Amino acid sequence: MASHTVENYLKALFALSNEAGEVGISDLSDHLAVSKPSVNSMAKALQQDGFLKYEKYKPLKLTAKGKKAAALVVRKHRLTEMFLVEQMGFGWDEVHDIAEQVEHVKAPAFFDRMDELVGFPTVDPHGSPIPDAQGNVLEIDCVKLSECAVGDKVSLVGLSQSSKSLLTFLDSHGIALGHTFDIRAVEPFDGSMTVVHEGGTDQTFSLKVCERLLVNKEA
Amino acid sequence: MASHTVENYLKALFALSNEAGEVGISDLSDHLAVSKPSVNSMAKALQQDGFLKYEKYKPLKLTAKGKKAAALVVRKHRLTEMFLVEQMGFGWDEVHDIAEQVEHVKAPAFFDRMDELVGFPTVDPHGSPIPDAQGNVLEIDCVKLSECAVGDKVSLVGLSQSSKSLLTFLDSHGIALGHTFDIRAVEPFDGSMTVVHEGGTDQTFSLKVCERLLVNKEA
DNA sequence: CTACATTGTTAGGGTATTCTAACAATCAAA
DNA sequence: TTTGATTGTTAGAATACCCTAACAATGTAG
Repeated sequence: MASHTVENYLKALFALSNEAGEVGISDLSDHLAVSKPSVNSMAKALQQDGFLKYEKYKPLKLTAKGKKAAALVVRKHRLTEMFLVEQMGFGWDEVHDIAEQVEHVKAPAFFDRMDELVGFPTVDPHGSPIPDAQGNVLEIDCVKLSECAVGDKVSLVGLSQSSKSLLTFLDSHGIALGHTFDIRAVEPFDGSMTVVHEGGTDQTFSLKVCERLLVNKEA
Repeated sequence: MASHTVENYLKALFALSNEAGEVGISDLSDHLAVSKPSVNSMAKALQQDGFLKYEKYKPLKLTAKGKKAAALVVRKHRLTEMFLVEQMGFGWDEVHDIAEQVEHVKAPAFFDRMDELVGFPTVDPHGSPIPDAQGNVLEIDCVKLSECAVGDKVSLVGLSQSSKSLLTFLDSHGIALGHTFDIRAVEPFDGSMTVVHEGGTDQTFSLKVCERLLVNKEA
């Protein structure tokens, strides 16, 4: 099994991969708060183990093996988050840090039981998809709220780069996954949006917020 | 916080301490499956951190700080075992290995919530006491079954050195914590005991088994 | 197309943890 | 009380990480 450290590298690689599946060393270095030389040497080690392809001065790219291993770490993380919320009563803004620790537990039965107890969920409490036991990730059909237009009726299905502060913001505005929004106006100057939340109150979101909200356009 | 490795050393020190609170380097070495020189150098490091007293050629002895830190690791372990059994439906013979991993999670809220969800237990599924949040350990009043005499009526309150094979043995004989035994006979030759289990069937236990069963003599 | 900023690499070193081989101290038994 | 077994120690080295300083490649903006 991969070490704690390797699991973290894989998870970061997975999260930072662009459409081409490529990740720059500096991106990884920033994301993991580790120096670039450290990332560089770890990259070579991960290549030795067949987790990624490394060529001098080229971006890193996970292999099929690497992608699967990474997805399984993400699976443990998201299953844990789901379990923490559903079975242990934590708030969706509290679970990330705990799951960050628990995800490194090496006991498949532990995660299988969590999965069972929360009813084999397909998304975590933040709307991110939970990879299956084979490491396959289900793509979710959604767009950023910022890409929608006036008149669209949408429902919140997930968050991109959910952070504690974003979650706290949403909580304080009474917003949760599944809620619906009617887009009332888009401010051309700063991209902020005014929407009707759940058919009730009007709310205005900055562009920054709109870029983090993943929504589903309703028919 | 102490590293994964340090936590394991502390836990072992705690478990192996004799009445005088002393532990030999070789004992630790065997218990942790680590060479004696490794234990030796770790002992010096632990002393630096104030977890134990080390003097050349003398047995190791946990300091008050060391005892507390160790007890808190044991607390996490036993709380986890309890949670795995009570909330997640694992058998008492399955939980040790999982708890061995989970105990290293650094998230106090996680263990506090477990504690709450299982109703602030004082003993784990094997009858071992759970240290409190301050690291205090409650002594349990019990004796080994092997120290009891014919005619005694006792109830099972715990196990000493519970191993997977012992737990499987007990399960296969339908024995659980709290069950009562009337001691019918003690074989002088090999120390094996014949008892009446829960007022029903007769069962015979080898001395080896009797030394692992901790019981409470009933009035 | 040169020059600067960004990005990536090498070299060299540090800590935590482990090991084996060889030796020293202690203890118990004859 | 010598001896042999057990127990503990030192020295020296390996691995898995991490770091800083210095340098090289790449790419973009004038």
